[in-house]
Amino acid sequence: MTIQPQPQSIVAAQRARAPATCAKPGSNLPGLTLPFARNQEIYVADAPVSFIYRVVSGAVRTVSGLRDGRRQVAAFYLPGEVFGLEAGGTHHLSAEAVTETQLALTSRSVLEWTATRDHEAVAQMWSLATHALARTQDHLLVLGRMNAGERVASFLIDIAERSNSGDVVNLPMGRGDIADYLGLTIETISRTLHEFEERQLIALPNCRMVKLLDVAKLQSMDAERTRRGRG
Amino acid sequence: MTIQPQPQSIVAAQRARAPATCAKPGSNLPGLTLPFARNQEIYVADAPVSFIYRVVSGAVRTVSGLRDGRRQVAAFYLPGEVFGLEAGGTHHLSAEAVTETQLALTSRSVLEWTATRDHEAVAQMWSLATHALARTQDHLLVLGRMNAGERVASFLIDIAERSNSGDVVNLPMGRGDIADYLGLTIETISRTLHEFEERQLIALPNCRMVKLLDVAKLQSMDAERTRRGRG
DNA sequence: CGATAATTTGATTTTTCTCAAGACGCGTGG
DNA sequence: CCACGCGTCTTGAGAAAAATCAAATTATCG
Repeated sequence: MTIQPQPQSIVAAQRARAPATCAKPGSNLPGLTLPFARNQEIYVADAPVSFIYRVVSGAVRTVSGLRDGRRQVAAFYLPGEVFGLEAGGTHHLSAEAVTETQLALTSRSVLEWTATRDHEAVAQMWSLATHALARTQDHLLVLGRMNAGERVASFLIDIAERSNSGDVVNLPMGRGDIADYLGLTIETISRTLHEFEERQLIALPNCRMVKLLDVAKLQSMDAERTRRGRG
Repeated sequence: MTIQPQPQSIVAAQRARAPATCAKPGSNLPGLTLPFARNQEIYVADAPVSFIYRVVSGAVRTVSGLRDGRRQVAAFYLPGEVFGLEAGGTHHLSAEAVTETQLALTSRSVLEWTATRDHEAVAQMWSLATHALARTQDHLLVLGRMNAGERVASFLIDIAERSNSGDVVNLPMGRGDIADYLGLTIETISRTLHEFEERQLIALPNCRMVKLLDVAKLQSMDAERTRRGRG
């Protein structure tokens, strides 16, 4: 849907600077960090999996799309969160930096070596993978069965919880990314936020900052989830 | 969305009949199979993970939902496919038999015991988990960005490929399940199938049987995927 | 063979998208 | 410091897609 400027790939350079040996075995969160510019590609779909990544600062989106330009953002990753694990031998999605971003890299080979001897590390990786799946499954319910208001409410609550900055959320991503994450258009995102503002559910000091005024009401739109198949 | 009759839970009975010891270690596809009736619950969300399951015959759906009755089918599982692995300690979704179904069970404890000594088994489980994630991510694109025709086309092609019965697909699930899988209503499913029939893309001998007449055209609606973030 | 559930079909309404302007913000350079 | 330009966001009006409501038809099962 949203077309953005083409970022130059520096994956090759990244690899050159981050050989497998520089991540310390036994430490699953190595010290090496790399900077990425806004909209810069971190990896492309179908590329072999070479690293897993932890967001140090900034934000990352994983993306798939159709050839006609329609885009789907599968997930956002905020500081402290790990991504890139959600693949077999090759990446299934692309990953891009949403803003200026610092990423901590761990090479896959080190990780695999660790996994052969450290059951704790295996359990951690398994946990990461299953959480990623659970999150994606929740996202299905949002995209398949929620209306615009419910989608935006669930998004705001999710981001607020994960950025643990209280009720004030600083959105790293623009309206286009939110739209492509929620399966809506930028206009609908804008209108829905404006409607929430009028209903005193949120305040919008500026377009990248949201203050949640009535979390309970926002949650009641979203969180009426049930795990049962039939209500 | 679709409300169906409440099935009685026989999870307790199932457990009693399938103690951890009856699955053979070293064999990841044990001989024990259990029958499930149409719409019968296999496991509930938030229940501890006790088994993984392979579909011997029939079909299974995994489901989440909202309290007001809206339902989202996350996935269907056809004969030969494995499910129930996509969880940490507890299930995130419910699983239900779509039709009369035979399931082969492997107890989780046996699986974990195997995993501590058999790296091949670990790799297999990892592969299952990452494929489940990749499938779910593809589903996001369907629900977030495709129109009704594209959704139905992608569904038909997917089921046809997985049931490898040539161009003739026998749908184990009703319109309601398809609707809840594709984020549409039963009426839209029905109308879209009828439109496909008129356009000679499919034949509908009866409502549970679809013959794909123009797979290429169906695929061109669906498969124009690109893994790149921007077209 | 009849009752009940599932599917199809039609008419109408609602939601969201699309298209089109306009406003705002932000960085750059004069 | 302010004007300019560009990208992003907002706002509005109309169009399109799918949902909803309602009824008829067909399948399924005892």
